[in-house]
Amino acid sequence: MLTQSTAVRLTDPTTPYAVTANRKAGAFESARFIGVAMSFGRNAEIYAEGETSGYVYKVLSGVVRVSKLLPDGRRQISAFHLPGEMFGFEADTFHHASAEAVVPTKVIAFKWDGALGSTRHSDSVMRELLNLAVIGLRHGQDHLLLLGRKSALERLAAFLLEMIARTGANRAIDLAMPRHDIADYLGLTLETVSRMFAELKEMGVIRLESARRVHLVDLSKLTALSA
Amino acid sequence: MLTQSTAVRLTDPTTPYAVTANRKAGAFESARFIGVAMSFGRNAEIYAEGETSGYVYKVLSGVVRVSKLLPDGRRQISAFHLPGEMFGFEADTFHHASAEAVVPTKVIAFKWDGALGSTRHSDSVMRELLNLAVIGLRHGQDHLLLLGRKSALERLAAFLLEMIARTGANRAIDLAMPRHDIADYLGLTLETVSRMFAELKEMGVIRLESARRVHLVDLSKLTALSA
DNA sequence: TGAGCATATTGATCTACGTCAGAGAAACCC
DNA sequence: GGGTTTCTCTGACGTAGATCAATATGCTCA
Repeated sequence: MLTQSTAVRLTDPTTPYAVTANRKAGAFESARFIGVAMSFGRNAEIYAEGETSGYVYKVLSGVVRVSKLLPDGRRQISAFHLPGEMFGFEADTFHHASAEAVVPTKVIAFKWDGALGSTRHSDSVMRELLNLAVIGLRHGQDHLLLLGRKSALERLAAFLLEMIARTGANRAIDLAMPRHDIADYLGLTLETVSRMFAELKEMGVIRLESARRVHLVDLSKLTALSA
Repeated sequence: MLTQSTAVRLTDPTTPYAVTANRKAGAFESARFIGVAMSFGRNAEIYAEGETSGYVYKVLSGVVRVSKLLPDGRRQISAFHLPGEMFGFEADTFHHASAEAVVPTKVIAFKWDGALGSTRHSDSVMRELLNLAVIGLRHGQDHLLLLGRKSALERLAAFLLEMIARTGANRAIDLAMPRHDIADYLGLTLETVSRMFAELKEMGVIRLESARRVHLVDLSKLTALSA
């Protein structure tokens, strides 16, 4: 069950923020596409399912989880977003998933009302958004394969590999999220996730400095286990 | 296991095809975005994972399945595409999934080399592609929730509802795909799919005129079962 | 009309993962 | 800095769906 604790929006998108730092792509430098900085505390809600949309977001620091809930509380996290990544694209006027800060997080919100909305954007912004959306599609397909067809051990191995790949680290990862979030990302329970960590440890593939700090001892074995 | 039988490309994209009929959206009328008609037999491969990409496709008739394989043959179908829908978007130069015709199928192939590629497109084409990509993202998130968190019965109920919604039919569906494909879409085995059909039948929610022809007798009960 | 193959159903059994329960181990906090 | 809360681990047991196996149904092409 979810304890959607302290869902406080710390900053409202009122202060215009000249976008200059912490970004990878160039298209958002466009004067027409100015963002607004916002900060969120741990577990704070960035937007909720069903809420009116109108922005896309870029992570400056922290980690964001995007998830969907079933009426009885079952949750599926579709993605974790790390600094530099964008999220919050919607085709129509409201959000079909919710987004929360996993840890204290800063984002920039860019005004955007969908591809078919009234807001006009430069060609380069459109191209970049399209590119990001298509990359998101690919990630989705990969994750569908994981959820539909992989074993618990394969899922955790794939998760750890995804995390080192995306953080750019090469041997050690600091997981921002608790076991529960990992479980809801991998379609498992937190108990199974914990057991799979134990199993990888026993096999000598990883070493746990603490629950959150993981050393990947044998990357090639981990890769073999991930599929 | 998959028997990728008779994967013959029936028509190569050589004959220019003036795009005029069978389409929903308007942006592709642009003179700059001319497509090429292609036909594929049952189970014929449209493109394979790893193959060089360079086109996006629109279904004219038939049904297309997009899937990914694990080295040992486990398969996950990420989507079925019906007439009017587009598929084949890639961010880079090669396909990350494969696409096959479920039944004899006609598509139009449009030259496209990704958002960041060299081919230039009109603003309206870009907007439409972006819109379609974002709709694809949403479908992906919904399907992740299904695969990660729903029971077998809930998955089949959701599948049948998705099919009537998308075909536009209101009570009866003609399923183009065999149980095996449904299973690989829903992350189940064909036996489980068959058992869930039997269960829905027993519950009086559906009636099977034949294995492929399904009457949805009680839509509201089916909806309640789907989550 | 019937042989042959692909597809679908149904049954018996097995197992990976979930559920339930309890006991550490950190992190938080007046 | 001790108590509370949150997170993590581990064990015992249960179950949904997989696997294995056999039969049934239907489609294709002579």
